[in-house]
Amino acid sequence: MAGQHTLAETERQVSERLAHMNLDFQAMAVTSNLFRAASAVRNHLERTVLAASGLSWTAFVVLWVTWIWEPIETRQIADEGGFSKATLTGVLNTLEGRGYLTREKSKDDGRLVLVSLTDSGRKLMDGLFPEFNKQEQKISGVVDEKNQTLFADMLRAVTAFTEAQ
Amino acid sequence: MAGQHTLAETERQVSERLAHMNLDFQAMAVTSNLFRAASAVRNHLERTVLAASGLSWTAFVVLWVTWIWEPIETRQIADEGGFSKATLTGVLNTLEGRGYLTREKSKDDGRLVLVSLTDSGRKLMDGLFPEFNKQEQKISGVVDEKNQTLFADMLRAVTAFTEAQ
DNA sequence: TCGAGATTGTTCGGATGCGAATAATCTCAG
DNA sequence: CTGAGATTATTCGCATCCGAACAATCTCGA
Repeated sequence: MAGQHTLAETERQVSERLAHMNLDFQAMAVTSNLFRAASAVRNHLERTVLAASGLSWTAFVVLWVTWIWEPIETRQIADEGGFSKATLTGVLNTLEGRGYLTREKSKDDGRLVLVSLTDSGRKLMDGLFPEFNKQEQKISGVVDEKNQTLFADMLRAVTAFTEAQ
Repeated sequence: MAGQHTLAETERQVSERLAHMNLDFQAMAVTSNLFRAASAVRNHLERTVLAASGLSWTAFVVLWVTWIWEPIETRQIADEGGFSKATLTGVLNTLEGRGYLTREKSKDDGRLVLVSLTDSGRKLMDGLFPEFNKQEQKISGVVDEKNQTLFADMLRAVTAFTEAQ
């Protein structure tokens, strides 16, 4: 995954090719490193934690959100997970087929579908999440303990601002 | 996209449901906010900048990397972009079909394929990227100017560590 | 009460996205 | 020179992914 070029080489080449364009390179560095970091962490967690259970990233997120909030409306899962309703329908089909969760029509509102984990799904998350969190801990440990709160706060601010746009 | 629950509500619910598990909640906050931020920014940029040109996120990344490094080997595009060679083949087919880039066998090594932008592709990026960068600037502006370097450095550190694992 | 408009989950078509298998090409020890 | 092993892009099968269209359901003003 580590690029053929070092980060320094890449940023030099970028500023060379785009020097005439009067761009904000600081801002470019922030967002491009945001995506690199998220992608690297996601790939790493998929490989080290999720692959053994045959779970995709999205499938794991769906299970996690359901684990925390069950019973939960599907629209909220999509909202919390950050993907579309159409995507969710497919993933729910997969996970329901494997017996990790169940769908049930809401009695209060016939349009809504409520999702809950099965015992099998809960057992999966009970075993999986502590391991997942161990990896999160190792990764977050790269940032000084005293800076971790600031780091999370900056990420939260980016999210809040962007979603408000 | 803004969750039905506030961030505070979500984190309270999480700590309530998982209180008995002895987890590192600080680390959880860091990674979960990393994904939320990346996802929110990506969705926003897709909607505000890319949608008008009918480009997916990945297609844009491929064009951008090629723009910076052309002529570039396909393996390097996949590396820089953070996706698999299999994925890249499909996206290259799409972009080549639309006339934004060309593939060419390397003369030095028959296994390699070199990618370059067409005039049409270069014109597209010349028009698109300044607008893209304007949005990056607005988003990065959420973080104090003096903290932006620290922010980018922390993200770089996370990437470097994770890719080395 | 009732119907136009809003909301929700699904379906549909098309474009990613990936691991594994494959064919083409290169490398390099013997 | 040569052939076993390494490297590369593509193909294949399948699981996401999304926007748009859709049917079912709810809301709420007239």
